[in-house]
Order: sequence, then C-alpha cells, then structure tokens
Amino acid sequence: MPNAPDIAESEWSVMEALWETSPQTASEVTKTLRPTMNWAENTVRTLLTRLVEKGALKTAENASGTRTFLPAVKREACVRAEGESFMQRIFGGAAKPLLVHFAQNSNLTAEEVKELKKLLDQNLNS
Amino acid sequence: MPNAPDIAESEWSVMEALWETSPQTASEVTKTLRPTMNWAENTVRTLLTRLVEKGALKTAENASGTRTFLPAVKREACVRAEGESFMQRIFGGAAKPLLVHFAQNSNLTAEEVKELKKLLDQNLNS
DNA sequence: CCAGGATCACTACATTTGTAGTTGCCATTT
DNA sequence: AAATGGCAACTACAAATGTAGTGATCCTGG
Repeated sequence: MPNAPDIAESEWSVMEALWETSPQTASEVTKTLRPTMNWAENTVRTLLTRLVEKGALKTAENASGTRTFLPAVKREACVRAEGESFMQRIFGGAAKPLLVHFAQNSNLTAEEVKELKKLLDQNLNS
Repeated sequence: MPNAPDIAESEWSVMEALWETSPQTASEVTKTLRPTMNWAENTVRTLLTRLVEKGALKTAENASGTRTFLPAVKREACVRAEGESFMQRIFGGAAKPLLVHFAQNSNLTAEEVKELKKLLDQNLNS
C-alpha cells in the first residue's frame, strides 16, 4: 500500500484546499475553490467522494453534525510520489537531467539562484 | 494550437522510441519496445494511430511501400510542455519550489552538484 | 406544520487511456 | 491457385476522469 494514492488533476485542487485548511465541509471546499475552479457543488462532492475512496481523505463530523473532510495523506508524500512518477516518465528516472531542464527553463532571480546553490551544497554534506 | 500535443504515458514510450530512431515501421517500433513494454503489436499500432491523430507523429513510406512513423514534434518541446504542466499542477507554476523539491529529494553526486551550480550561474548571466 | 435550502447517496455520460481482437487485402511461398 | 504472413483499418471494452444532475432526507425559519 503505497501511502500516496494516485491523485488526478482536478482532485489535486481539492486536496490543496484541504491541505491548506481542514477540516472543511463539502460546501466550504466548494466555496474555497469557487474563485479558481468554477465547479458546481456536486462536482466537488464527487471529487471528495473519490478521494475518500482512494484513501487520500478522511471524514469526520463537525459540531453541527455535518460531514467534514480532511487529508489522510501528507502533501509532501504526494508531491514526492507525483514527482517520482513525473521524473520517471519524462526523464527516465534521473534527477540531474530534470534539474538541468528546469534550471535552464526558468527565470530565477539572483536571490533564488543563491538559495538553490546553498541547498545543493547541503544536499551533498548530509 | 500549442505545437506540443498532449501525450499520455504509454504514448510517451512510443514517442521516445521514435525520437531515438526514426522513421520506423509499426513492427519495428514494437520490436524496439518489446524489452521494456511487452505490448502486442496491435497495442503499439493503436498508440501510433492516436499519436498521428494528435499530430505528434507523421507518417511516410519506406522503400518497400510500408508506412513508417516519425516525430512531428520535437522532444524538447514536449518535455517543456509536460514540465510546464507538472510545475503548474504541483507547484502552482513556480520553478523555485520545484527545484528545491528535487534538489532535496535526489542523491546527486558531487560532480552533478557542481554542474548544476554552474548551470544556475549561467542562467543568471544570460 | 410546511416549504425551502443543505446534505447525501446515486446515477449519468462523454472522453481519454490502456490494451487488445477481428477482418480485409496483398504479396509471397509452396 | 491456395495458404500464409504482414499490414492497415476498425471495433472492443473496462477503468479513470471531468463534470454534473436527481431523488431522498432533514433541519430550519416562517
């Protein structure tokens, strides 16, 4: 049981909302997402249900007895899993070409470059 | 029309085979992929057809009049598109967090770290 | 007490993806 | 000529995804 279920693209937005703030009821999540995704409430409910089935979310009840949703998996774990899979698919699993690609295709500020270089060094010493 | 069509995971293997060597006939591609993906030839043909529909591949004929396939889009463009979309989905479109993530989650050799740092610097000066 | 909004649990339905199978046609091989 | 082997064009079909709609309940304000 990989503790990071497969999360589809639309589902990811829902997860983000709950990683950001939880627990939330279905309608709260809907409102949270309203500005970005203009989804019908039922759409959000479907996604929530699927995520619970996948084990990505858990449910609980709030004071008023309404069901609320909260993450059952850590964001970091899911990011790692997605990242792994992406790296596998596109870069044959190798981190360096991936880093090269993004390093070359991004406009980083001098500040960011500095931070990244520091991180790279730490990565070595650890 | 973004010149980089959406390429699914299985399809990606087919594309890789053709970016590596092209043109190839359907059965050649099948043989090329045989070791990794153990696909029936019809499976490969289906993927090839879909990729042609998507505009990711073109066809031509070889000397013996058999249809051959070859990329219609550059690998680099597709990698960029996939990368964009991934960065968008998982890191809200920001390159730095993405780079931080992969820098931290990869075991790079001292050599690789050195190269990457150099790249980051170049990225700045350009 | 009754209507209306909130919740839930189902159902719906087109696309995309993964993975083939079936059939028809042609050129080659006994 | 009949059978065989490739190749092409369709068809198949289930699971996953995106995006809802419907019907049953329940609680709440008039």
